[in-house]
Amino acid sequence: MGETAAPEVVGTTRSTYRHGDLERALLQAGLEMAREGGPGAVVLREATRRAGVSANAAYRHYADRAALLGVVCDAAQAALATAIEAEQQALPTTGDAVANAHARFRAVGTGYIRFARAEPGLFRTAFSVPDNLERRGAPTRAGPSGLTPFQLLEAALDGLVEAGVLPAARRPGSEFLAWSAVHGLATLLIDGPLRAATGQQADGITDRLVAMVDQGL
Amino acid sequence: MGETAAPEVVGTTRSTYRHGDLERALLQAGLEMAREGGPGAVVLREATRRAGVSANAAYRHYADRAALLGVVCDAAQAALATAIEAEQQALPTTGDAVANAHARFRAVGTGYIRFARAEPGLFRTAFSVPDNLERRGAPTRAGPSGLTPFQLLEAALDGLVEAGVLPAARRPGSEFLAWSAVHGLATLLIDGPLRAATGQQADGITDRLVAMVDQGL
DNA sequence: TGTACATCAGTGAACGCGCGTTCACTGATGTAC
DNA sequence: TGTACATCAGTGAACGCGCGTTCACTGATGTAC
Repeated sequence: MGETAAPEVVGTTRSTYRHGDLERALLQAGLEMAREGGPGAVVLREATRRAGVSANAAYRHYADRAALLGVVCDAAQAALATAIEAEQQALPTTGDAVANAHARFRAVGTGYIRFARAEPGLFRTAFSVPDNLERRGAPTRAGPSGLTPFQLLEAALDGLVEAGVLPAARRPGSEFLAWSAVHGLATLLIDGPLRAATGQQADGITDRLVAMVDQGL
Repeated sequence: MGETAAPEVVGTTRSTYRHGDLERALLQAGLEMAREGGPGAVVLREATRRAGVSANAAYRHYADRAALLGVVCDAAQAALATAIEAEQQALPTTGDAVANAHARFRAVGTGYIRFARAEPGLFRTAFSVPDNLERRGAPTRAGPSGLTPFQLLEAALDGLVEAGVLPAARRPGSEFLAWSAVHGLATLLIDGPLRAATGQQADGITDRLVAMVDQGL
């Protein structure tokens, strides 16, 4: 009422045109939107709004919407890799090499599904840009250890072979068997009929599924 | 050049306002669009265009876009059920009850994946409307035998128990283990990194996956 | 140390797009008497 | 068998929406001499 129309400068004095690091700010905004609503929610205009910048400023840093979605997708993959690594690091160390190999392998699956449940928007975004495995080793998709989710799976499977648990003859292509099972369950849990499951139920079925793969491979 | 602007009546003399069976025509159009481009391609205006009717005529038969998508989704489920049944009926009959039970179970998986590869748009549409299993027995989702895809899976698992292959204690919840694996592979094959696989490669990995589940359950 | 100039990172306005949906309507059909 | 009237299944025009993207621009920054 008593206020006259004042410019909306609030706190931060906007002394210059320069944003500073708009490229990163847009990626950050895109990541937030993905977290909130999945890949479809990654909207160029909204990203610029969140960065406090005009709608077309994004084009100084990204060719188009697809380009922004691409980097957001990579970042989501990196987050997934981080979750898997965390799951593996929480494992108790045993002297038993065979048990260790099994545990590391299972942790890939449980970490994968834990991430999908904790961050369904990011999870869906991580797989929203189809590629034929070209980016399976892209550094921007890697977690702290430098490995991407796919590489973490490969490493775990190699560990199974080294431990003498998985016959080397069955190793080729086994990535896709394990991946299928775990990815399918993640889908059922976040977008499918298991959406309504409690955390306990989800944990239970996750354990059973991972055991099924571990044994059936 | 020589033509004066004539009404676009071509062949069919439009003698009356009535379409006749617009409800079915819209469902049919929706199904076509789903086949061509998945659930996102099911567009109300386009459906009316294909039915040769004005844009708002759809509202006489469907409350809104979601309502149309719902019936299209059910129809896609029915198509999936049909594919699974076809796979099962192609099975040679053996005297061996155990082998039969295994074969019927595996056929659910291979039929599922065969359908996903043959009709990716319909497949994606079939799972585009999330529900918590409420519609798992809806007659509009059933194939020729009257069973929905989910019911066909249940029946196959029951068969495994009856044949003494699957311990009854492991039967509860096993739907979701099998479903996860098969659904995940379907996803990798149509939208994921296995998109580029040849038919032969896809068949090979499908067989391995189904065997893994059959054994790991 | 100063200056001319290219480049860079923003702005503001506007575009076309196709969509879902609503409005007031109209002519054909079915029904009660 | 005829007639009044309700209902039904369409029409045509318009709405607002939010989006991605392009245009011509401008002021600040960096660089060569």
